[in-house]
Amino acid sequence: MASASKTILDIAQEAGVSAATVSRVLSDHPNVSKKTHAQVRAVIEKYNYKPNSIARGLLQKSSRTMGVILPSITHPYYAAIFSAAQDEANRNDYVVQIYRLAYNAKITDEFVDKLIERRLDGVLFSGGFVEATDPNNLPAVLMRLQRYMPIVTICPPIPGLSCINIYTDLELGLRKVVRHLGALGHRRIAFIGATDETRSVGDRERGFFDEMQKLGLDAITQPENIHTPQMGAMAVLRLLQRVERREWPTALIVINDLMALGVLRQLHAMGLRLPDDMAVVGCDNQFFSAFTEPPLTTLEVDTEGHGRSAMQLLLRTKDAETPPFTQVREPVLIVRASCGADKPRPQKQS
Amino acid sequence: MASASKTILDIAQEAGVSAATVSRVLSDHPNVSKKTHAQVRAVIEKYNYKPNSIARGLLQKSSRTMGVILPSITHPYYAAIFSAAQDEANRNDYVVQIYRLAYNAKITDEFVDKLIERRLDGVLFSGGFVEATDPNNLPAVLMRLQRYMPIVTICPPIPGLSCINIYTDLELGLRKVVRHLGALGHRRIAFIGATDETRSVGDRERGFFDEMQKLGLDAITQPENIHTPQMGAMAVLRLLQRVERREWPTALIVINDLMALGVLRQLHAMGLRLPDDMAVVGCDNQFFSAFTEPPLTTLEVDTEGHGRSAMQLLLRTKDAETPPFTQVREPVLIVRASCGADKPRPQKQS
DNA sequence: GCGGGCATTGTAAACGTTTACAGTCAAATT
DNA sequence: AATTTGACTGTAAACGTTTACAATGCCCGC
Repeated sequence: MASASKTILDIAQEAGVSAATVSRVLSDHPNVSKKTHAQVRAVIEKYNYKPNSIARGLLQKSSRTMGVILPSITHPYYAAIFSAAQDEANRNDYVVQIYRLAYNAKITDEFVDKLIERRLDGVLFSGGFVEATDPNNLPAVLMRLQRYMPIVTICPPIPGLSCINIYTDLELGLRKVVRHLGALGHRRIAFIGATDETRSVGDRERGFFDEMQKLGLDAITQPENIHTPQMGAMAVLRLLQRVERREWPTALIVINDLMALGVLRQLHAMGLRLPDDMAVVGCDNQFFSAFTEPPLTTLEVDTEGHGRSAMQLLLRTKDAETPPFTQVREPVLIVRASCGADKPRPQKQS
Repeated sequence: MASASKTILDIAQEAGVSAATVSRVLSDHPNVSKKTHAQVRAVIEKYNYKPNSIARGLLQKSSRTMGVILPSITHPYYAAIFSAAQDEANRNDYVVQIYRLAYNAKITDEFVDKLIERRLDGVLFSGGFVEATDPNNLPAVLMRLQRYMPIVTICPPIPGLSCINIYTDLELGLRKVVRHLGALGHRRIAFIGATDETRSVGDRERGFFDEMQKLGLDAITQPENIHTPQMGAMAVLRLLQRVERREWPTALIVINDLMALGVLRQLHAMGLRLPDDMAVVGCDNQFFSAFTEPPLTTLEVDTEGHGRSAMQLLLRTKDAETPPFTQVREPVLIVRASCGADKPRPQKQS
């Protein structure tokens, strides 16, 4: 099957020149005569010769490959980041490898060893991490990795790790949501969050509680530990079973749209009318969020933008050492029908 | 930043042995004395030396890397395939690179050139392709690629390309759906399909029309050319505007769940009650399909299974030349509420 | 004491490129 | 006519490993 490829020497021989000349033809080096160029090109075309990028990488100390570490590529949030990052990399003739850091899996030294062995040109990290006390010690592991290659992160700054990072301020985002719901007249609002004590979860909780307190509203929470629609359904069921009916919240904020999907389903199953009996707001604005029933009000996070910018910056570190910095973006509240502010306007049929 | 890594020679020197001995220690070669082993290991640990996999790859003519060609990683269908394939590869110490063949983009010779240059150990292909007349000539391009590395495909057999392939028979799937809807009493059924003349679309159309004819039912179609929820919404709107109200279908089959998402939304927006006014069936059983309103009846395609098996087979070609074969799987009809066969049973609140 | 066998280690070639440097040759300059 | 120039091309080292083969030294049986 895999026919032994021609090497640059084979080509050189057949064209009656040295390997160096073939190499020069390949890279369009100026110092090669028209005649030789044509002659060598002909042989290259004849055998459809492609230089071995592994050999080239060895010499140039670059694999033209970037690594991307994230918890899951099937999660639409990370898929969007990855996809944009990949496009940007490909545009620059780089290739991207995913390293999956399974949710809650320990990031071990062996894990980063793999990246180091592969001699990647850089790494983009996105995912949750636990402050300070992190038993997996993500910061330490990434710090070690950084001694070998540049890192750009798409998440709040990781303490101790000095690198470029880009993220969206979801503490601010949650404040926006709370203010919006408060303005709509909701007094009792629940937050369906997560049990993991990651920074990104903590940010959202803080935004929620702070702003609730500021507005003098009644906060309830129901954390769950896995971010799936199933868990969203479970969480809201637990919440509404736990709380007396007359003390039910009138609005739910769900930590991400994936869980919100399950929340909506469960509320429907319980026979509640949305958004009148219960308003729901999500977070992330996934591709499906405009198509839920009712369409989901949510916070938009520009995942594609994050992925693209992060990869651009990572590629740039190749040429010039860029000093570390943090870029914070502001989430936008996308108002749809599920919060009750925007009555759905059915498209008329003719 | 990237500190120059130690080489095997540095280690050898410090341990007072030759590079060959270090190499033997690394690969746990039997012929090395306990004493030397310990001594060399110590130096390796001391500097946390990791062999350069690029240099190794050059010699062993293997990058321990597999390529995966697919249209889009943000599409949950392909994300699931990819994720499973990746897990399987990682388990075998392989790494995976995605090559995105943008939807409807021409697969060009330059595209496969990139794969060849990278000297991948194999390629897994999944995506649509157009029979015979394909202007992009996917078959020809893949045939060329196959001269350089083994290929496994997750799609119906590509004419002219002799390789291992795994797919789910959606012609059979559509027959199942039609029979199911027929049994529920539907006489007039519409198929919301796709305009692209790919084999996988064609299969579904054939299954639909054949079975409709066999049952003597009334077939309507509305093809659209991009597989998004937006297009699903658009398609159903066009369909219902085009057809006289009294000739409306009572059931819709949508070519995939992504489009079905938009279909459901549009039907709700038009004020129809589902499934009573209109039954809906999708295809693919995506992660969100159990959480739509009403939950979506659909055909299950074991994407994870496809991805895992395909990668296993690809890895195996390394050891032993496996003769080409085709493995066809049978889709399972998942009956949920959207087709009206299974009345939703709301979970009771206490 | 000597050859054979064995365990261990070293030597050197090989993998397929790129590139600094040196060389060649013809044309241009003096 | 000798020298300089410049365009072009070849030589060889280098990148960091692995591995076939050779070499060493030791123990054993004779």
